Amino acid sequence: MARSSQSISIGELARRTDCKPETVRYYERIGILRDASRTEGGQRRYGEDAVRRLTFIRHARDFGFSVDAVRELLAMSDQPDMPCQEVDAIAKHHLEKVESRLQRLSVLRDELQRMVTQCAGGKVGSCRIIEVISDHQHCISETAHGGAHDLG
Amino acid sequence: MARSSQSISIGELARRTDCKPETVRYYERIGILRDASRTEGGQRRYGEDAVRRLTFIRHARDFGFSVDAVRELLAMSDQPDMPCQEVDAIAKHHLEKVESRLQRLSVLRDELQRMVTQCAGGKVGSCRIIEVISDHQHCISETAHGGAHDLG
DNA sequence: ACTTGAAGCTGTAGCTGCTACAAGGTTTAA
DNA sequence: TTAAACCTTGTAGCAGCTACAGCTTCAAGT
Repeated sequence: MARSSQSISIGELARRTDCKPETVRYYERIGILRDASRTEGGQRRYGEDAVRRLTFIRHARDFGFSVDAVRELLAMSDQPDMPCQEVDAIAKHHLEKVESRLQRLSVLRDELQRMVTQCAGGKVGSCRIIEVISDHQHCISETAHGGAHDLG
Repeated sequence: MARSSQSISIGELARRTDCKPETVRYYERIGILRDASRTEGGQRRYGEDAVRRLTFIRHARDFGFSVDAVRELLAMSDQPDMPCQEVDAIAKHHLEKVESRLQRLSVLRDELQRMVTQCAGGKVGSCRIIEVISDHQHCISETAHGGAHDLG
């Protein structure tokens, strides 16, 4: 060990982990990346451990884990001797969420598909899409008062 | 017509359309609901047309259309003589988004499922879930630099 | 040593689509 | 008349970044 560690700039770290410097600083700010050491001029310098940690974070985010879940996963992965029940619980919980979202989305897709196929291509006044939106009975919602579907 | 219109308070409008007064004011502020008439004391009063318009908005949001898409749909539904190609285009575009999201989500579910089944329930240090997150190759992403999956 | 240009710094504001206050004013029913 | 229930505006907050502005530092070339 001790092979000139702490030599990676924030930009290079970002490049290696496929994110942006702003994101790295953001992760530091919210406390899931530890404060980096600094050059005399005040710039951040990282070592390989930071690359590993940030890689883990990005992967977990790719899997759709929330930042809070990531925080917990990180805390646990820092304690290799603990039993991994909690890790398991977080993953299972997340899986359930993904599954329920998947279900709702597929219902949605079917409705949209029907909507689109029924549109005969006439005028707006007789457009099936507009009609369906006007008339449809609320039946997709997540929970009783669940929000919308954040599908951009 | 003209049966004492403009007699509905914001709270009642919200109740009838399954949303909250704050949301109604928000929609007014961003310009997808027209400014309401006011009582002498300055409170908003609505008519049945507002109920219809807001119902349309809520339904469209339920279908996952973005507020911008809703804005366009509303503008079009206000012009019944126009051809409905654009309506169709918006709906199709949305459908495509839903479909691609659905695909990515199902890939994600499979990975999570594998992850969870492989966890033998030992210690964190040998937990498959942690390992998979650490090692997995980035392959789920939406677009080249797409964001995360907003799955809570 | 000096210059240049890229990259870094902090701090703040913006994105989406609401939601939740605070601090007051209005309406309505008893 | 009075109290509860409603309404008003304005502002700040949520997630998870992203994008500035206005400045400083670093690394490489000459």
